Amino acid sequence: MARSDHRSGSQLPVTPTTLADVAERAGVSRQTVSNAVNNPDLLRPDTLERVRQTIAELGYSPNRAARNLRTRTSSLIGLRFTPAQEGTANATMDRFVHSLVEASDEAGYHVLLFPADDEDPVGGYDNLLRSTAVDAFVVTDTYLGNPQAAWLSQQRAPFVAFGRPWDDDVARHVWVDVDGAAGTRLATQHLIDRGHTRIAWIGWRKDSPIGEDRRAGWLSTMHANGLSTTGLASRVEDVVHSGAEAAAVLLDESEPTAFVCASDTLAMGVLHTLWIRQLAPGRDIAVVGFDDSQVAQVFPVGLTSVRQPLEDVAVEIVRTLRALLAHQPVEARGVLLEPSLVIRESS
Amino acid sequence: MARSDHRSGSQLPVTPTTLADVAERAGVSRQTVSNAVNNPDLLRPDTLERVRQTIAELGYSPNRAARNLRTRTSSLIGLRFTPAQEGTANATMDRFVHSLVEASDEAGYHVLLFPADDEDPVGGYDNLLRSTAVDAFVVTDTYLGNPQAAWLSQQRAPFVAFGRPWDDDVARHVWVDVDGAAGTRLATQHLIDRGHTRIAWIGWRKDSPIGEDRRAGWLSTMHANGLSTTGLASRVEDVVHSGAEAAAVLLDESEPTAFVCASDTLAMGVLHTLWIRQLAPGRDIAVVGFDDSQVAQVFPVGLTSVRQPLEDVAVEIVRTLRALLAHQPVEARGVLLEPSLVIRESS
DNA sequence: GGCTCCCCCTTGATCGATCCAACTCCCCGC
DNA sequence: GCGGGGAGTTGGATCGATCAAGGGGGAGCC
Repeated sequence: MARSDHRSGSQLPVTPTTLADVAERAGVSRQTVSNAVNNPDLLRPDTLERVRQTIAELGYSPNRAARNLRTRTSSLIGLRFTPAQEGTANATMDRFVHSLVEASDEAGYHVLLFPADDEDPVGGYDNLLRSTAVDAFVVTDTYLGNPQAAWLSQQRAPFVAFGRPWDDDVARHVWVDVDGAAGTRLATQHLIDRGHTRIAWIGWRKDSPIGEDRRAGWLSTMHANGLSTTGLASRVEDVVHSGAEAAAVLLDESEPTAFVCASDTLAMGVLHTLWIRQLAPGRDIAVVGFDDSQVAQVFPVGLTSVRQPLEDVAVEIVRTLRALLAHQPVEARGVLLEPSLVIRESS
Repeated sequence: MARSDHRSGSQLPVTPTTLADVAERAGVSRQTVSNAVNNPDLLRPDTLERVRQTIAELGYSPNRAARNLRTRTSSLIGLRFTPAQEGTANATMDRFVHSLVEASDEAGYHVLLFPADDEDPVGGYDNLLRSTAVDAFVVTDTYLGNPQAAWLSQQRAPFVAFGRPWDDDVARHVWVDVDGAAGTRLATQHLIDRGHTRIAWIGWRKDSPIGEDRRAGWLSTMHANGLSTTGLASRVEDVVHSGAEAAAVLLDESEPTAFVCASDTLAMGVLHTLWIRQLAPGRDIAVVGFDDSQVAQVFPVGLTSVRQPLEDVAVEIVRTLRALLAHQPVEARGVLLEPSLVIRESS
């Protein structure tokens, strides 16, 4: 095969092959080569074949910078990369980024990472935007009061958010999100189906809309099944220690037989308390976490957990992004995807 | 401040500001504006000030594509992004990528992610290279027989590897790595200092040079302290289940009081076995893992673990990359960094 | 034969930056 | 008064692709 020929055999030429080189060698004009790459339909089959052969022989690949300059696009999607927080079990970013890279690649895009600047929340965005370094952004942290989405909207910069605009009803941007309430609904119903009636909730503090959303799933499912929730809920910080404390208090005061948690981190706390009290997770007390983190997966007693469909989220985001960039009307302003429940030994 | 003026106030102009716009408005030539940005020393102070003012007023930022085309650089570093393997506790990539993004940013580079193509291990590299989309690569998985490093070397493509070239003595490329043996040496010595003498090793199969390196640290430290290692080592696959089995066998046959593991995943297996046997980690039996994963951090009984200095690795890689791209002689062909030991309740 | 039409391909201009060589001041020395 | 020189500035050429018109030649028709 010609393609692998030049690749395995020789090293890269000092000056990369250009479109003009291919044109000369194939005995056609530059534009024809360009068309062979971008609009093959315009060429006669035999010409197309000849040009393609030459392209393969020379190992030609269009110069990105030149193309970008002319077409005013970069085929790059900007993503502000924030690492997983140490000491928590949340590894959503890692999985999401990978899914995004895959989905983008299939659409002909690459992902450009830039760091968060604590002092200037829109600094990174601003630079990339004004230097036309990226075509669009994916914004991941749309927590309450986050200025990025509003700022980007105002700049008329194309972007899609992973996460609903909780605070702002007038927010006019496009988003994709996972239905957290549906996730906890799955979890709660699963526990009810297993015969539990006293199912406790351990979630985040009230100022987290994501946390309240997840809590609502638990609450509504309990009520829909005619079960009481009195004294069965607590809201704490998202650290293992707090989860453990909350579990201890709930066990003492309300005697639940199962726990639904807003995160795997909190679920770990519950498991800790069970351990100390010599209670077996899954047999004595059921526990369900949220995010299907590595911790849930490798924990000696596998932790049942709600798993976000991050692959689908990425695909949906890229799909929306393409429509946005093609100036096609975006049908839905927001897309909500359903999570699933990964059942393991802890429930 | 002028800069924030245009940013908060108005939206992005339909056509971005160009260098020519700035030149006209400031009453100087294009070259002078270019110099103001790239070689401020060449300008007279008053001219420089005037141009800078105009740049700020118009919110000008050089067009990336045009600059890339002319200078034949992209200020991008390519990184093949492979996600953390599901079912293991390894989250090295996440932390490393973040560190790399930070370090690159400080050097004026951005990180471009591209996916792994299973069928063509060098496919992604080849495309980016020939389309001059990136200036250099960071290669992360230099496991035995990985063709990427060799291929990139042959193409004379600038790259730095995170990981030593284990197999190939003639490999002439530049690398940065973490001294795994030093890590397990730390772990083993720590256990010896705590009074343990029968310290077992659970590592990977023999075909992993990284695993053998880590094993060597344990072995040499044991011998250096006059301790026997007979019957105290086992090599298994890197999954929780295998770690648990190995621990069970070792406990039955050799009665160790401590375990050093090649990964947090295996350490989880050990903890599992301890749990089943009602043995308390840290009090009855000590356990040390490797990688300081989230699992080690949030596990109810905090897992003592060897932590790789990924921030330093990233800084070192970027430093080397810059030298490489500036065609400066690279002093050392390889740099080996020391890990540290994070001590928790399990030891 | 001459004309139009259409398909296929070619030519020149362009994107916005930097490189290069030249050019203008202005000061200095002889 | 004139040549030399350096700092500061200028205009034109260039990177390599795509855009927008501009041919050329064969088929089809009168």
